Amino acid sequence: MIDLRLLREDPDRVRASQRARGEDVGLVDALLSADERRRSSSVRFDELRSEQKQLGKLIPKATGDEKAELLTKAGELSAAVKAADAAQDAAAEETQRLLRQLGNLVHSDVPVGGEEDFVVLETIGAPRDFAAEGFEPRDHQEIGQLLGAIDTERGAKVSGSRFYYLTGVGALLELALVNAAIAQATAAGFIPMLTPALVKPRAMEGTGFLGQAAENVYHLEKDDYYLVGTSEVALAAYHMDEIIDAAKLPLRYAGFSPCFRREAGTYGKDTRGIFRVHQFDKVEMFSYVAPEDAEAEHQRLLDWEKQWLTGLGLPFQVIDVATGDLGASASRKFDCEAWIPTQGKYRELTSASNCNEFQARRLSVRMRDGKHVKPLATLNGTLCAVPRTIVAIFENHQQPDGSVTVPEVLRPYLGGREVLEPVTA
RNA sequence: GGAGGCUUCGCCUAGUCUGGUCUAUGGCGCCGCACUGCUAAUGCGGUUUGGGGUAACCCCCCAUCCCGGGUUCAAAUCCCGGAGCCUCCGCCA
Repeated sequence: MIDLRLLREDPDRVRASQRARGEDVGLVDALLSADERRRSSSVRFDELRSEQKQLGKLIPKATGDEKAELLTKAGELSAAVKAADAAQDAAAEETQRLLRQLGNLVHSDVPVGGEEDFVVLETIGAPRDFAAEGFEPRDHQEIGQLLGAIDTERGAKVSGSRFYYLTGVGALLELALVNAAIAQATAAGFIPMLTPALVKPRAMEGTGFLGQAAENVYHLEKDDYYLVGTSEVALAAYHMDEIIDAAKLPLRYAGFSPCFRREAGTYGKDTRGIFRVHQFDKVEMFSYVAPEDAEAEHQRLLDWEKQWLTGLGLPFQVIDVATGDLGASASRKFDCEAWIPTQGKYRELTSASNCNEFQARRLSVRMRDGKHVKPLATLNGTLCAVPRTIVAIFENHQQPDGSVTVPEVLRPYLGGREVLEPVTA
């Protein structure tokens, strides 16, 4: 959530941010009035409670009529205190409820608009010219079948649409990707983490996924658990309710976990292959930094993503995601989109978000900076979302015979294999 | 799944039986000051977090003894519910 103080001092800035996101501006006014009610009811409670405490000191010393009188008075006061307490609680709860509905403040450089209004910041590498090479590229689904790497048919039989099996070299390729990604992250100073895939409501809510994104989250009703859509959730909540010494920052984690997404409202979209699936594995980078270091860290996360994609030999572009497509937590988001030859366009492979103090406030993660305790900033960035990376590798590194050249960085993790060959059916 | 124990201001800990003087004890750690011509040692002071008052510091008020209810004029303390941790038993990869 955002800083209440900032809301009080500069409500127009918050309104502008809401407008840019295409969200309800009325929320800001409701919030201001709830906050005022919270403040005044809290002042009243404090006064009454103070009076009650004074009285409580006199009672044990008093005797006889004097005591009876004091007890009567205390009884009346007690009722008033209870009422004031209830009013205070109600106002505080209302303020919290409204505050949690508010998205993060949008960074001023973010392009305003919807999904299509992103700005391309950079293009790295160039798409292969398959025509010049004299063959028509196969899509990843077809290559996956030729290599015996992907089985979507049986995935659907067993679990339904958007499920798949990675088989043979497909399975090995995932393990290679994960190992290579973890190795890169570890070399960069990230602490490797295997994280829970089921989390409690507070973790999911605090990370900001139960707002507009809620329809894409799986929920286990019987136990009130949520399935994470990314290990970001578990990594953000890892330090929930803690105060971290400034000297320990930046704190960087590389999480690996399965990710579950309902993909509601995407019927008919990316239905072929494994580009958009309900379950996949992902290596995610997550940073806790001082707020003033957040923008620099955002750039660093992006650089590590670029290093990763470059190492895999994939042509890609970096975009500055527009306001309407940010998600509640991010103030700014950079996506790396890899070129997918058979689609003739760039598609999202990684995403780096600067949430500054938004998640930290909701999860109560703070830093101790000298005498002061304040919220810190959290950032997250994909290193390797496995299925999409496999899609990009298959399509970009395919040969006329359906074989796939293994990027050099992955070879050590694939027993030195340089090419994935079609299996004879 | 069954039985028992535990949870106090960074860590450890006193206090809970017998409600008010708990504005929570002591140790460790940490910070500051003093002192010995260095380090060490010693002494003194400080050290939970959140909200509010203040332009701000000092300071003051309120809340906070795992969480939520209840009893009471008054709850760390009594009662009920919940969570987490530990031990033992059962089951199990």
